[in-house]
Amino acid sequence: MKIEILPKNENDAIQKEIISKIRDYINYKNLEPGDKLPSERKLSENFGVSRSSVREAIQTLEFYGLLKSKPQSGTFVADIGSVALNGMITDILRLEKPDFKSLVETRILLELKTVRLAALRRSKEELKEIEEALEAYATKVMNGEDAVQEDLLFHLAIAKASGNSTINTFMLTITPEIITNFTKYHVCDKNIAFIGIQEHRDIYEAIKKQDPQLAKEKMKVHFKMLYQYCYNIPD
Amino acid sequence: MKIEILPKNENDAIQKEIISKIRDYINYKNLEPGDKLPSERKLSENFGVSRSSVREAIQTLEFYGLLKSKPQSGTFVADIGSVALNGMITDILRLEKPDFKSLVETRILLELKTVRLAALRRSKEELKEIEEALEAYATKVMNGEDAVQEDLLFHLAIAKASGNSTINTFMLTITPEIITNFTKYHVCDKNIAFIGIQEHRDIYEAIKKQDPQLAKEKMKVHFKMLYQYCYNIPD
DNA sequence: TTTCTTAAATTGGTTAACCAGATTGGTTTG
DNA sequence: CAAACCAATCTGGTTAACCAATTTAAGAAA
Repeated sequence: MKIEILPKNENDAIQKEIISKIRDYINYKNLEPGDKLPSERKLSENFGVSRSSVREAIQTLEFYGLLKSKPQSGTFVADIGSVALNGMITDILRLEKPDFKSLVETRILLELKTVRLAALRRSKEELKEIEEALEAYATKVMNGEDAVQEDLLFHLAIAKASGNSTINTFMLTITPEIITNFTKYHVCDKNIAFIGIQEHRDIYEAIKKQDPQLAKEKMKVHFKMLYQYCYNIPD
Repeated sequence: MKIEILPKNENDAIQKEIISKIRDYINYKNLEPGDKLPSERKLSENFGVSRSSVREAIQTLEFYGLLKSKPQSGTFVADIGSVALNGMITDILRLEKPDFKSLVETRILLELKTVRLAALRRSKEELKEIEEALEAYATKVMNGEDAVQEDLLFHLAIAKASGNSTINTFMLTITPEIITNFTKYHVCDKNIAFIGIQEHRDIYEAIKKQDPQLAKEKMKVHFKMLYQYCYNIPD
């Protein structure tokens, strides 16, 4: 059993280097919003790396909204000044994989908001989807099966009903990591899951009644266990 | 002047189709966590698309933590059950570009949290960085220059000091879009910016004093204008 | 000189060939 | 019979060649 050095790290290191070089270039040439970067070919030649590596780096910066590449035209600096561009690229370079505690902390924050918004904004269809997710969860638990997935899908259904696409996206990005860690640390053991059914049901009823305050309260109750777990897990 | 149909949309459509086919395949073959997908070559052949398109789709699913590809080995289903996998892919396929309102709504939510956390957890170095960002902002405003970027960098510095890497990442992803829209809708006009200096300073002092409640209050004051703007912008 | 035309050069995107490492199954060896 | 070995094969990643749309600028026409 060898200790696994993630190969991705090396890749990431290369990409970060390229990103930093792109930043340096933008600074050196004093490029402003809307200005064009050199072609991918020239950049790859300039940096001494493959063109596909340059492409990946550009795609990453495009994801963060800092660059915008147009087919058959070029790659352009976004409508963001050089100050913000520099600051953000620096931040991006320093980004590291989120730890579990921050994930849970963020999830709680987001969900206390989504459940309120869902109570206010949910459509009939969305309410129905939440109910279906609830039933799927309850059924699984009653059969004594593991229901971590159904649990999280219930929460995702609420996020979708919140009508806030940004939060919904964020919830989607953190959920897989949450599920993995929950399974690993056995956060949702079966005895707890039984209590979870009623708690879920309470949340659902509050959303159905369109009572945001009650919904938030019920969600807080539901997260009570999570709080404890979150702060007992080793770093 | 032709109406621009974003080329990315078409690309996205293709990618979404591939993602949906991957989901169907996983369902059809009943793949479970840890199982291996067919090679990229076979998938591309199977789906009748180019291999690079398949790769992009896989990378997207990897970003959401649903797949994991290992070099010289294969692409594997993450440690997530098929139920969650299906639900999440369905959600991902439905994702659309976040609207400005949801961005602002989310930003306010996140920042009211980060400012409290920053007051609790900030190190001396982080406090210093916040101060520097504050001064850069004040200087720009006093010179009568536009300071949207410095404004947001101040807020990002707080996010960094919150010690929550997940929220920090989220703040980074929404900031460029925020800046673009602020510039477009002239949210931060210069007369407002002058008031902003004092508000920023108040927030900074609260963080310095390590008073989370006060910090949150000051941030709320700072967001008061934003609230109004947020709900006056047309859809 | 100005404007329109057009063809060559440049662009990001796509496809195909290639590479090094991991996997696998049959063979050998103890 | 089981473990160790090795080569053929398969893998994701990389590189290079190709494509179509776009841009550019030179040249023709006014």
